[in-house]
Amino acid sequence: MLDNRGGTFYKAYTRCCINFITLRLKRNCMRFSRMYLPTLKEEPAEAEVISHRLMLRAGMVRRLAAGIYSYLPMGLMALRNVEAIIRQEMNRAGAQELLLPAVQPAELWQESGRWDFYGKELLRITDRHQRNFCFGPTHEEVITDLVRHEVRSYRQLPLNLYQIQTKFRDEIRPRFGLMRGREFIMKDAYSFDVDDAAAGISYQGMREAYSRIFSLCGLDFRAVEADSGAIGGSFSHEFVVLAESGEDAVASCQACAYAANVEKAEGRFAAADKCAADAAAPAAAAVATPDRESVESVAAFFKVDPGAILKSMIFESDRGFCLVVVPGDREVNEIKVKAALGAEWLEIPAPSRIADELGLPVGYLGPVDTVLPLLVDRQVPELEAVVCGANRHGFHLQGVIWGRDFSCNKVADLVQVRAGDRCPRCGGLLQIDRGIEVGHIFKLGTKYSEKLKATFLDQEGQERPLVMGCYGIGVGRTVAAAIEQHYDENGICFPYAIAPFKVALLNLDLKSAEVTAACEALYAELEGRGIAVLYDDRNERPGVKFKDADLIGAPLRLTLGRKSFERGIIEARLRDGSSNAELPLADRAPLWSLLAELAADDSRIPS
RNA sequence: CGGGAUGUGGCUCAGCCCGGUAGAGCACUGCGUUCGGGACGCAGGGGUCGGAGGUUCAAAUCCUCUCAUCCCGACCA
Repeated sequence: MLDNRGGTFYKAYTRCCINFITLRLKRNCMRFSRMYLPTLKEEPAEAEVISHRLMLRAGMVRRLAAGIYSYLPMGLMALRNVEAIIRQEMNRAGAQELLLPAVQPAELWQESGRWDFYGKELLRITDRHQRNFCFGPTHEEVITDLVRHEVRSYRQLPLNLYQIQTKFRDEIRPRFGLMRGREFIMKDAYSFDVDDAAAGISYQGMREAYSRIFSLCGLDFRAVEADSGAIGGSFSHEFVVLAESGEDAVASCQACAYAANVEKAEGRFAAADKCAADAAAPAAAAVATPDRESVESVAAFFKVDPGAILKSMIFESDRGFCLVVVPGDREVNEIKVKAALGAEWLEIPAPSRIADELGLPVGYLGPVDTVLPLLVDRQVPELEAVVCGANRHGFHLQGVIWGRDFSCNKVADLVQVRAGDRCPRCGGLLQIDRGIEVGHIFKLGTKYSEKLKATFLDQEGQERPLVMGCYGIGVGRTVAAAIEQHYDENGICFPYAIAPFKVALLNLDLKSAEVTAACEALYAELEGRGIAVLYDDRNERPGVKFKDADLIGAPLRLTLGRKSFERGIIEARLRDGSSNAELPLADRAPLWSLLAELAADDSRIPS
């Protein structure tokens, strides 16, 4: 039979293969009547952010447990589209795809030191032999382990490996649907280089690839400087999609290119011409201020600006207790405090603990004659004759002067920037926007390669640790972010590139053989051109079809009913409402050029 | 983990205060009418009221415990 190349078996087999391939090509075309696409007319009660609501209503996802979601066909299609863009751009940038295990042995995490450090977010699992494993929240350990066994020489570098895979982080509070799930799909890439300079080139390459990826996804985003958090490392950028519902806040300069997460952002601080403490100034005096525990109420009491009050807060870290002092009109930035202390963890102890263990009254804390180590914001020494708590219940000190009444050699930038602060680069005005972090790139350095002994021999035969970088993209979050940025009161308005269906074809008159035949013909042609189309052939009233078409957000809606058929036209309406044209039924050319325009318009990459 | 709330047909919710027959709308099935922006009529199917315990002649309703989910704060793609 194997030799029967020209025979009937072979022909049948060939036809079978061709059918299979054709079916594969058509996988993104569907009849609505056959598709598992459970749309919801009513608002699901559990969802509060737009993307979550719309993804539930549009039949893209369903919740299985807190922070754990099933992707239905529509949702998966959107996800695959984002993945395709990611793959294309990662491969273009020279990265290679692989797939690492989701479940990882505890030993590796103990070796890197993160088994204890990562905390409760690490979902730990025990197998039948009582061996410890975890469900991977990230893959630095695994990739480093893989590479250390294979990479021996500088000749094998640079190397950039990535995967698209399910992660699990046991978030304290999962919320917002796919925006902060516990189980989520992430593209993570890891680069390995010979030295810091080469690692910088890898980092830059990823930065460019990320910009292309998010541009291709049709997103309005910013690449901003960021804190590197638990992953560690020296340098990092976040890619933030601007959206009202975002959990992150980004400070950006209105005059130059500076942009940073507010956790990281610095305001320029002009060291004013500070006059030395005036010895003649009256001594600080204690004033009874009963029930004045907030900065606002104290400011009102003394009839001064909140900026002339010192806000004093006790923090506890692995370095012990510490009193942090900032101007009263400022918020403390805990990330900066943590960095200034060089602490591993940081928290605000409960007022009861402060009272019991330190004997101090919250609401009346101050830096004068305190027993606690001080940490002072750099703006504090510039203030004169300020008010602060007297460390005595019901009393504040007035006329307190830096350098005379208290001082401290630990002075640092500790406050959160706010709109109107000055840019640290150019002095321009900073503005604050909310956004969703969809990508994050880190320069890791040798943190993991040293711990896991991933080394190579350089040109001089010296053994050196690999210099690493790591680069993540939340794939599901990117889909959600795209929806947050592209919707209206009727539903999703997908950017063309990630739209599960590019075209929604509505047959408004199933009973008419001619209309149906025209729709079927058009459907087949769109299919033949590889355009993802959802053909609404359901026996439903027109209103239902319009509502569903709007909800699922196909960029182009083609409508054919009896009236339009008799006039020889198809109605072509863009989902974003920007155009509503009548195309001739007899001539397809205008339709093809419209579709080509849509596709091209959306794939622009800003230089 | 702290603070707040909610669990009642598939979905959205009423009923709970003041204990006594489990309800509405949507969805689903059948028939008929309708048919360019989520139609209408008639007839149906579907619920151990999150779970356990208690009080009571009697519990969706009151009490205790428990589980789950959601919202506000500390983590992160």
